[in-house]
Amino acid sequence: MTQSIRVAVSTVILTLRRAESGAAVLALPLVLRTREPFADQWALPGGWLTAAESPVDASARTLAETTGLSPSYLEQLYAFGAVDRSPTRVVSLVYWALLRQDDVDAQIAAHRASGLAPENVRWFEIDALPELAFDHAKIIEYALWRLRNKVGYSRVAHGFLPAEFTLADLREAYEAILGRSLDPANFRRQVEASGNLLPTDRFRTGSHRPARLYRYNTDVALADRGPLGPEETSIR
Amino acid sequence: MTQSIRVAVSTVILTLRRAESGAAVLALPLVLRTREPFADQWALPGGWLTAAESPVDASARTLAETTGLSPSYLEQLYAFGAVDRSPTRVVSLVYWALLRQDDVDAQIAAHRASGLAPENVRWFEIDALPELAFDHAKIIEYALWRLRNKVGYSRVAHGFLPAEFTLADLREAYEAILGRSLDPANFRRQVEASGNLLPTDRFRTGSHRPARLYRYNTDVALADRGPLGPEETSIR
DNA sequence: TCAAAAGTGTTGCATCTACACCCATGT
DNA sequence: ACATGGGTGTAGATGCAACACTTTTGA
Repeated sequence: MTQSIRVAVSTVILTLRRAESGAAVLALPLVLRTREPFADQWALPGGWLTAAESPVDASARTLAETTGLSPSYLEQLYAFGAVDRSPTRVVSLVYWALLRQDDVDAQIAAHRASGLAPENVRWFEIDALPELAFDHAKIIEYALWRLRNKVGYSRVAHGFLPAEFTLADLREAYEAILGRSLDPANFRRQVEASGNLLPTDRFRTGSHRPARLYRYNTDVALADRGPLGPEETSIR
Repeated sequence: MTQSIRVAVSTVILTLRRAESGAAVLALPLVLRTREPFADQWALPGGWLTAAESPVDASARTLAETTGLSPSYLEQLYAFGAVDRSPTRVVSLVYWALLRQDDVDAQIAAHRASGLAPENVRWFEIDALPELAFDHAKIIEYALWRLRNKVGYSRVAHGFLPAEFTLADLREAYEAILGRSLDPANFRRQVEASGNLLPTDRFRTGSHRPARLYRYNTDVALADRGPLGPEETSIR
C-alpha cells in the first residue's frame, strides 16, 4: 500500500551570538533552496526520513551536515501535516536543537579560515529573518515560544553555554531568550537554590571583580521530558 | 520516490467515569486488533493517514468512528517514529482528546439499549489497562503525564465536564487527574481568581445545601497553544 | 580613588496551605 | 435537630521582586 505521503525531518537550530551592539541575540542557520518548490528561498535544514533511520537521528544528522556540530539539546517540536502546507503531501517531523555558543564560533571561524564554508547555509539573527519557504516562519515562531516557555521551568538555557560559565553568562542567555532584563541579585538566588549548578573554585578575571565559574550538576536533568525515554531526545 | 514509510494516526481518548467505589476515575477506549501484528491485543484507536486528510482531522474521524462522539479537546501528543517500534516502518502521529463525561455516558447507554455497541471497542479504567500492542502503553503513560502537567496551568479539566457544573464537580475532575485530594476552600479561591469561570444564577439541588452552577468563560482559551493556529487543535 | 561588576541583606507584597468556622438544605 | 457538603475567614509559611548595600578588582 502506498499512501503517497512523504515524511520529512526538519530542525530549528538555535544558538546565541554576540550582535554588533554587544548584546547576545538568538541566531539560527537556514539553507537556500536550489529546487522547486520555493527555489531560491531560505528554509530550515532538513531532508527526507530514510527507512533505516529514526527521526531524532535524522535530525541530528542534518544538523551535523549543516553546521558540522552536534547539539547540546535536541527535542521534537511538532509534527506538521496539513494537506496544503506543500504542493505535494508532506508530513514534516520538526525538531529543535540548541548549540553551544563557543562551538558555533569555533566552527564559523574554521570555515572562514579554510574557505570551505557551506555555500548555501547562512546564519540569521532572530530579529532579521528573510522570507521563508513553506510554513517555516510559523515553525520558527513556535520553536521560540517553546524555548521561552521551557526556560522558565528547566535548565535548557545551559544548552547555549560552554562547560564552565559565570552567573552573568547564564543570566545573559536567559535575557536573550526572554527578551527582558533580569535582576542579577534575584537571578543568582533562584539559580543557586535550584541545585542545578555546582560552583568551581575557579574565577573569570579580566574586568573588575572576578566572577566565580560554575558547571552543570549533571545529576539534574536538562529538561523534564516525562516518560519519554532518552531515545526520543538527545542531550550532551 | 517511495520511502516505504507509512504514516498512521492514533488517539488517546480520555474521559472521567464513575467507578464502583463512587470515585471519579480516568478511562479510555481501546480497540481489539483483528490482524497481525499484535492480533487479539488491545490498541489505541487509529488508522492510516489518507492523502486528502489532515492529521488532526484523521484523529477526530477515528475518534468518532470509535466512540460516536466529538471531542471537547484535541491536541497533538507526539510523533513516534523509532525504527523498531513496529515490524514494518510506521510513523505514528498521536493525538490526545478529552470527552465529556455526560456525552460518554449517554452514548454508552444508547449502545446498550440498541444492542449496537461496537463489538471490538471496550472502555478501560486507567488503573486496569490490559496488555497493549506496539508501544501504546508508553504512549498512554506519556498522555497522562501531559494531562497532569497541563491541568496545572490551563483549563483542560473543563474538557471532561458538561456546560454547567459545580465547583465540586470541577474539583473532583482535578482530583481524578492528579490522583490526590484538594482542599475545597483553597480550590474555590484559586479557580475563582483565575477568571476562567462565570457564575450562573442557578443551583444544583438534591443533597444538602445547593451548590452554585458555573460555566466556562469562553473569552479565556482552554489551553495556551502558543502560535499554533486553531487548525492544529480542536476545541469545542 | 573611582567605576563597574560581583555578591549579600532586607523589606514588602502576593500566593499557597492548613484549618477553624459559619451557612443552607434534605432527611 | 442534625448531618453534610457549600462557602468564608484567617494566620503562618513560602516565594518573588525591588533595591540598598558591601566587596573586589582593573584602570
